Amino acid sequence: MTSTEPTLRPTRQRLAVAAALEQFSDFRSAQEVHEALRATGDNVGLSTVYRALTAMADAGEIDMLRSEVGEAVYRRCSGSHHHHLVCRTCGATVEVEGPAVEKWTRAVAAEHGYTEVSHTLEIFGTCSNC
Amino acid sequence: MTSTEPTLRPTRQRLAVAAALEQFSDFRSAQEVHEALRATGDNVGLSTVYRALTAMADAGEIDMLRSEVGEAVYRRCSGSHHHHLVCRTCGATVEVEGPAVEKWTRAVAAEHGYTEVSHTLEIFGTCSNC
DNA sequence: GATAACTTGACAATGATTCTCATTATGAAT
DNA sequence: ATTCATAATGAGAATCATTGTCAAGTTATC
Repeated sequence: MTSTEPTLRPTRQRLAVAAALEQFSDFRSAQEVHEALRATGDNVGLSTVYRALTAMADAGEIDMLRSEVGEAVYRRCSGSHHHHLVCRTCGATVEVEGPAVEKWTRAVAAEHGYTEVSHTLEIFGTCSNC
Repeated sequence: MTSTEPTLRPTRQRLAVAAALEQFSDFRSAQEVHEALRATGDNVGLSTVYRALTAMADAGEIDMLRSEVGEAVYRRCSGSHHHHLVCRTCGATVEVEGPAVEKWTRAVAAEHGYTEVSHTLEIFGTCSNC
């Protein structure tokens, strides 16, 4: 089957959302991105920000994770698969890779007969500045 | 400082919530637990179910994690620290332990100067029955 | 059994996220 | 360039999980 997904168009709004994320180094919620855009005069509807972010996350262009309170937060992505070490206080984020962990999750899943495996792994802590 | 938390009382409602969780082997949301209680005639207010679940989770008596869509789901707990391998389709859950992972997260955090470390790690997949 | 503190529950209030749908913009093909 | 089919937008309504409110009910203690 060829892709059933509609083609994404690089509209002013989507470019603005992408540009906004470039300015941040830590995770931001859709609401925060929307607010940041309004502040710079780039008016983009809230619904559109939500749509742009989820689309970009689905396409693997940005990272998405859930904060400890369950809100979806996004961040520009470095490309390869990795996890995050996030400061609980100031939000400072460090990208970390763990080949061993990847291997382990795959092994554990296989051992129990699970397929199509995905996983979430986030580390929260207090950074040295806080 | 001694505990500032008020003492928890084993009320009918809290016992009912605990008993309900005992009957399930997989993760359930507060709404689902509430519905299950209503079905058996145990009438417990929705707010109370929420309060009981969060209190039990805070006390470490049950596990809480966020489903892929961000809802809080709970499950009776086996005691020691562990993670979960959850079937995306039927919810079947396997508890898994990974000393290596625990060690790794601690090491990574320390390496970057992060303290008071906690982490979330959940594995999602499709079990052999689905 | 009087009392102070903890609980409960019905319902309102939040707040993030999604949906609706009329209008507009985009890309490809004339 | 003009047309056309389709994707995208935005304002606001609609969802839905979760939390807050507060008066009335319980519980442990003295």
